[in-house]
Amino acid sequence: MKGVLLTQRKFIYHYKNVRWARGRNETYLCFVVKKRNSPDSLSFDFGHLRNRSGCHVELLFLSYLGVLCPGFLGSGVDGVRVAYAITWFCSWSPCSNCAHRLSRFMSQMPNLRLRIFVSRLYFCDEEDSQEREGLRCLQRAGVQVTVMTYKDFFYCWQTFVAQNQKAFKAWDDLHQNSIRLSRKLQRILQPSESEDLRDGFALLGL
DNA sequence: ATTTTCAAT
Repeated sequence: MKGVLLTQRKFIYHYKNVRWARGRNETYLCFVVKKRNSPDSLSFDFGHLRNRSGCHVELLFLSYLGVLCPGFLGSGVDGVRVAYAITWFCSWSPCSNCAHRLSRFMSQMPNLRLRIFVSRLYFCDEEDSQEREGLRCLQRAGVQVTVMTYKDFFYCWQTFVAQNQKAFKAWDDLHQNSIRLSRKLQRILQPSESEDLRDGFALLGL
């Protein structure tokens, strides 16, 4: 799983942020794990994972965390807790169950920072979908969730794909789709105007 | 206009 680069074809197919992602019945997760042992010592690890049948890729990643982050669960050398920063790029945003599991996990791990970039939003069309609530739960747990933009696809191409010096070429509508999905995610994560008003009234004691 | 989704055949 580690050190193996994605093929160009697979990356493009699975990370394409098209509106109707027919046939993407798999999810890929490209990760970078940054480990800070001390203020002036840093190490990296990176790679990608794909979901297995019956196990979503996020939970698969959690199960590998002990391998990727030695000493993660315990304390580091000298009893000082090592700080980790994980960034991952997922072709789909997490399902409700994974989001809640991740949130709970993160709330127990103060030495871990997680940033999630997603290409497409998974089952977020319904206003009251569980997936939307799951994303808000992640946000409350301090996880940064962001829709991938051109620079993120570019970075992934450079980092996780066997690109053989071939430059990343954006597909049609990459930018427009990214903007549309970013706005959608913002609407999901931002408290609604009426909630703002309610909070405002509550503050004023009204 | 409508289309999909960490499958199930």
